[in-house]
Amino acid sequence: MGRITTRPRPELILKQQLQELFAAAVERLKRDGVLAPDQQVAVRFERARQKQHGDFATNMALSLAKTCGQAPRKLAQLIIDALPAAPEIVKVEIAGPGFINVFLAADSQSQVVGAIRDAGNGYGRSTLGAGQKVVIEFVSANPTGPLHVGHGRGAAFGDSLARLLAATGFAVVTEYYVNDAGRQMDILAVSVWLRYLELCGEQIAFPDNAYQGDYIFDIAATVHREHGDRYRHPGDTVCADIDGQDLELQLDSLIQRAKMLLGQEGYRHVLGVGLNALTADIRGDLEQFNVNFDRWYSERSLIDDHHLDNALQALAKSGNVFERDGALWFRSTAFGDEKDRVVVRENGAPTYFASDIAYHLNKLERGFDRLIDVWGADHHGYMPRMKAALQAMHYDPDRLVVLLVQFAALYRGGEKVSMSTRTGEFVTLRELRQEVGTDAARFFYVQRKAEQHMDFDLDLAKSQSNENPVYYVQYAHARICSVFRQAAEKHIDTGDLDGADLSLLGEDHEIALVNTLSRFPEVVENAAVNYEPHQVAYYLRSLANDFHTYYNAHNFLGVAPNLRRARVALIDATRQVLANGLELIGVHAPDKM
RNA sequence: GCGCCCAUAGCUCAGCUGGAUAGAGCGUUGGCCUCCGGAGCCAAAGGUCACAGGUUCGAAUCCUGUUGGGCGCGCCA
Repeated sequence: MGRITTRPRPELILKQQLQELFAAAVERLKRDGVLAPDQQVAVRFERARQKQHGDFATNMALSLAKTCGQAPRKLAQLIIDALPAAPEIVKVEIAGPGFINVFLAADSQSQVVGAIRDAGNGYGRSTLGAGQKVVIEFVSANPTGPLHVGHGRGAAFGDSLARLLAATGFAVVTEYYVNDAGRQMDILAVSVWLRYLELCGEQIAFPDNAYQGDYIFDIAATVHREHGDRYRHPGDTVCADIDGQDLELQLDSLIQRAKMLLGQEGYRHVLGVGLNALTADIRGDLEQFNVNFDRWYSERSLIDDHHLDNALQALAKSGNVFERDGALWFRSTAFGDEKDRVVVRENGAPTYFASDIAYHLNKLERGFDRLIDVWGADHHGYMPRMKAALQAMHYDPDRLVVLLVQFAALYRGGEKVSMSTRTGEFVTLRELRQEVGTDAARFFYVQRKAEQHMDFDLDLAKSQSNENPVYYVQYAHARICSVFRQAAEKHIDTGDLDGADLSLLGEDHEIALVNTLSRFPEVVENAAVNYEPHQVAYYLRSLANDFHTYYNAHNFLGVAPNLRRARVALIDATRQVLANGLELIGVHAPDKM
C-alpha cells in the first residue's frame, strides 16, 4: 500500500515510480474520506506528446471525477496535494479539463543511459511472461512447392513475435507443422512421377490440376538420375481410361494408378524424394530468411504415433461425434461453429481437420499454456471449428490464440500479380530475398501490422531498395560504430564511459534521444502483449531519427573531455538499443555498410 | 445470402487500447558539409480520419446503419 522504494532498474523510475507515487496519493485521499475506501483506481501514465505538457500525464482525475462526484480539476488538485515529495518531480500542474502533467528533473531521466549500458543486450527484456509456456506455430506451408511471398509475411511476423515473447519472459517454442500426409502429398507424388515419365520419353498428358512448377522437373530429374527406368511404365497404361470425368476424379484415378503400378515401396519412394527435396528447400529458404524453427512437426508422425487415434477417441468420449452418410462427424455446432465437420471420411481416411485436432491436443498435452497459431487470413473460417474441438475436449478455447496475417498483394509494373501454387505463377520468397535482401524484406513485412492488407510493390522494393526504411535504421547503427572507429584512429579517449557525468546531457536533442531510449522497455512489452511486432519497427525508425538529428546538430568527439564522455556514453547506449531492437525483428545491425 | 478483416495526406502506412493542435516514409518544392559516414539533417505544401447517426467532459479509436474493397462458407489443406 503506497510503497515507495527506489527501483533497481533506473529506466523504470520514469513511469513505474510515478505510478507508485500517485497510488500513494490515492491511498491518502481514501484515508481522508475524499475517495471511497473500496474505490478502484487505475493509475495510468502516458508520455506527453508535447513539451508544454511535461514528460508524463495522467487522466486519473478525469476518469475518477464521475464516480466520486467531484469536479475533475478540483479532484486533480486534491491528488496533487496528497502527493508525497519526490526529488525526481520538478513540477506538477493541472491542464485542460483535468489532466495532471508531470515534469521530471532532466538528470533523473538521463540516468537511463547508464542503465542501458549496464544491461547491454538485456535492456528491454523483462519477466512479464513469468516463464509461461507458449508454442507458436507459423508458416506451416504444404511441402508441395517453394515458399512464396505470402508465406514470407507469415514467417517474418511469426519469427519476430517469437523473439518478442521470448524477450518478455515467455518460454517460447516455435514449430512448423509439416503436412506430409494426405491428398496433397499424393498429388505431389503423381506430379513428380508424370514428369519423370516424360523424362523417360513417355507421352503423357500432364493434368492441369497437378503441380506445374519447374521444381517438379528438378525432382523428377533426380529420380531419373538415381533410378533410371526403374519406375517407368508405358504412357498408354498410365493414362488409360481416365478421360471424360471430373478433373479432380481424374487426378484421384492417376493417384490410384500410380500406387498400383509402382507398388507401395516404389510409390513411397517417389513421394519421399519429393517431400524431402521440398522440405529441405523450405528449411534452407527460411534459414536464409533468418527464421529457424525449434521443431518441424510431422503430420504423419502424428498418425504413426497414434496421436490421431487418441484425439478421435477423446472427441468421441465427449459425446460429440456421430456417424452420417458413412462418415464420422464432429458436432462442432454444439460449440458455436456454423456447421458440423467431417473427421473421418466415408473412405476411412481422416480429414486434415482431424489431424489438426490431434496436433493441437498434443500441444496441450506437452504442457503449453498458450497455443499461438499464425494463419493466412483466408483460413479465418477455420478458427471456430478448431476452438470448438478444444472446448469439446474440455480445454479452455481461449488458450488457442489465432493470429491472422493478411495476404500481401503484389504489384509489378503497376499491375497486381496473380498467384497460384498449382499454376506455378508466383513470386517466391527466395526471389524476393535475392532481389531485396533478407533484412529489407523482413523489415518491410514487419512494418505493417498483421491484419492490415498490404500492397507489396516489387519494383519499389527492388529498384529503390536504398530508400527502404531498414537502411535508415541500420545506418544509424553503422554510423555510431564509425564514430568509435574514428575515435580509435585519432586516439581520442573514449574510456571510462561508466564514470560519465550524464547530467551534462542537457541539449534538446539529447533530452529527446534519452526520452526515446527510455521508452524501449515499454515498447517491447506493449508489442509483445498485443502481438504487434510492427511497433518495434516504428520505434526503431523514431530512435534512428532522433540519433541522426542529434548527429547532425552536435559533435561528439571534438568537445571537452567531460562532455565527450557523456555524449559518447549516450550514443553507445543508442547503439545498444538499436541492436536490441533489430534483433527482436530478426534484422542485422551492421557495423559498417 | 451469411460470417470475418479492412477504409486515415497524391501513394504506402502509424496513431501508445477513449485524451490535449491526427503523425511518419515515399513523391513534390526550397535550403544544409573546410568539421565524427549526405544511405543523413532542416523547412514548406498536402486531411470533411469513407458516409450518417449514437454513447460522454472528450471519438480516427466504442455501438448501430449505409457505401466501397479483400477473404471465407468442401468428406481440399
